[in-house]
Amino acid sequence: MTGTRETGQARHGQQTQQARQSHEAHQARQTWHEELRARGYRVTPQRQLVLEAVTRLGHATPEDICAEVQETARGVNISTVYRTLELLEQLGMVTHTHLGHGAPTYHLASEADHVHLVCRGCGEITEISPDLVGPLVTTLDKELGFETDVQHLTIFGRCRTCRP
Amino acid sequence: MTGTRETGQARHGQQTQQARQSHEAHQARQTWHEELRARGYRVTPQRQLVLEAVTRLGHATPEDICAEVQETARGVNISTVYRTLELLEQLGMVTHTHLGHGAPTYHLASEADHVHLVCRGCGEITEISPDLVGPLVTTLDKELGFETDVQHLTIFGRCRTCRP
DNA sequence: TTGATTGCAAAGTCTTTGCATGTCA
DNA sequence: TGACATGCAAAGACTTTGCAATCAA
Repeated sequence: MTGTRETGQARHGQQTQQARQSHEAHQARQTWHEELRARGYRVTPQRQLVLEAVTRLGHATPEDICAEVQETARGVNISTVYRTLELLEQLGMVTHTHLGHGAPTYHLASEADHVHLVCRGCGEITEISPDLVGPLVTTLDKELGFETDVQHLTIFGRCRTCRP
Repeated sequence: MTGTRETGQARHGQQTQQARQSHEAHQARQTWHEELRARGYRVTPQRQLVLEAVTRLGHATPEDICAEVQETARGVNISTVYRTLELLEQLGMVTHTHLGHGAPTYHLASEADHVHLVCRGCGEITEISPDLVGPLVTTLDKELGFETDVQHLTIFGRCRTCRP
């Protein structure tokens, strides 16, 4: 998903990087606006704010997102945040994982290409390359015909500093 | 933990299997009763009922356990179930994992030596040998110094039947 | 205009907590 | 007996839902 956004712009060699990036951002916005409309949904300021917050925050709970949005502009109701996240997830724009006990955290699907490591000691969250679990995925596939949802995979344990 | 329970009884060759099993069960009970007392906790009927329910049910949510206990005998309050599970987990007798979205499921620590595979399609839960994730555990350890909590690992995805 | 969306408040789930009463050791 | 446990009910966290008002298209 990210890939699509990056390529195709390479020819604008003359533009400053900044201008190009802003242009790309514009393009990206256009894309999902149309995506929404195409499916009969509407583009609303709330939806934009939520998506921006998810983009900015990285790993964020609905609560976090709500708080972030409050600061940036007029607030968005928590229930709207939930509804929007559900919609965005359904559209494949964001995904969620369960990192602590209860609160799910959301992040952009386009940046979700990683596995989460959660330390039981300090609570630190590390993102690792999906390549590290590649062999496991292959094994599960061959042995059991099981297709692993790598994006949603979270591994609990203890980091170097916290392990006994 | 299970190991201790099994060995040491082998000499009673004369007993019927049934008698031996009952004896072993008795021993096991003794063991954790003492374990509790040694740490200053008390052995109560509620705690026994909860532990028995976990043993019988395998993967069970606090709610499941509560329901199971209601049937078997006089009920145990849901809050006692929560408190007991917390205690038993602290003692290392049970562990929990997050299989669906929210509800944690508990099972005996002595039987927890497996990894959970959860199918997004049919919801089926498969237990696989921890050996399958052995390489991954080794990799995480060597590359990042991360000690994986295998017992708590749950892998989401799609089983052979449900995959596209 | 008009149907999708939002905000608000109420209700729902799951879990924890305070406290008086009960009970194991 | 006395400290630990339980039951009960209330409170808390997190999420969903109903509905009237609002707003994008």
